[in-house]
Amino acid sequence: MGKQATEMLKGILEGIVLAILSGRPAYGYEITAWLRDQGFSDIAEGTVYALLVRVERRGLVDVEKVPSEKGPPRKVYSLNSQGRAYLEEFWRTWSFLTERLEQLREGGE
Amino acid sequence: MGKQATEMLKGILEGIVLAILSGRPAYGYEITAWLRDQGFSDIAEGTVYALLVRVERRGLVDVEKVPSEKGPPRKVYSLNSQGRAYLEEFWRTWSFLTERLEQLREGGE
DNA sequence: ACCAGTACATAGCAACACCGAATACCGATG
DNA sequence: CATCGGTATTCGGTGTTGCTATGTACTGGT
Repeated sequence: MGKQATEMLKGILEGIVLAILSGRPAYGYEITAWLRDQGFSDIAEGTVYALLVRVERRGLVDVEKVPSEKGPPRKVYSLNSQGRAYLEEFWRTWSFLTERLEQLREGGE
Repeated sequence: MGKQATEMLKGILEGIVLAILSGRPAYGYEITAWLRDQGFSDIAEGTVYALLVRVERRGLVDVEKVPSEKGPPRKVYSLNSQGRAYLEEFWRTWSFLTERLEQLREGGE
């Protein structure tokens, strides 16, 4: 992805991670790997962890520490009801943006 | 729009403004008014001006000072070739994001 | 003993949108 | 003529975010 992506990801990456968690609980390392797999090639490791700390502090997710056979214990995050409400709000804003941009793209060129 | 919008706009607002300028030259006050009209209700006045200064400094736009009958002179911005290339890159990143998020939205709920 | 893979944390940095205030120019109203 | 509202731009300070770089810790294989 281009260099612009860094700024464009702000706020959106959070929505992406919450959307992932809305499907199933997951832990940081797993999420990072999934993102890279989906083409978010240069998402930094630390970025996801910092994001998870933030959403936890805001009470959008519940956390459970689960031992792993292959390394240190995992912190498994799951979306709670407050997080679900927040995610819906995210989708509303996202829809608004896609509509405006779609219009601009059609009219623009 | 919700409070999340502030963060989600980062990087995207720039694309929006450049997309506007790709259609026709415009000046700050005009762009701000247009944005409010389109539902970006709480875009701060200063935000657009600061953005325009940035894109000018990066050489994405050309500027012309035009006298106004109703106030101080306007700074009319128009997208140059470098800005056009940058805008295309923006659309590519945007497309990538919309695809990923569309998938997530379908799968998620 | 060493190294790679798994898993998490964090301090410092740059960029961006927001807030608030200031400046400047004009026409109309009192 | 003084003032107010609409037009138009600028700027310093703030908070949030993602990136970089580094450090820690646990496991299994060589």
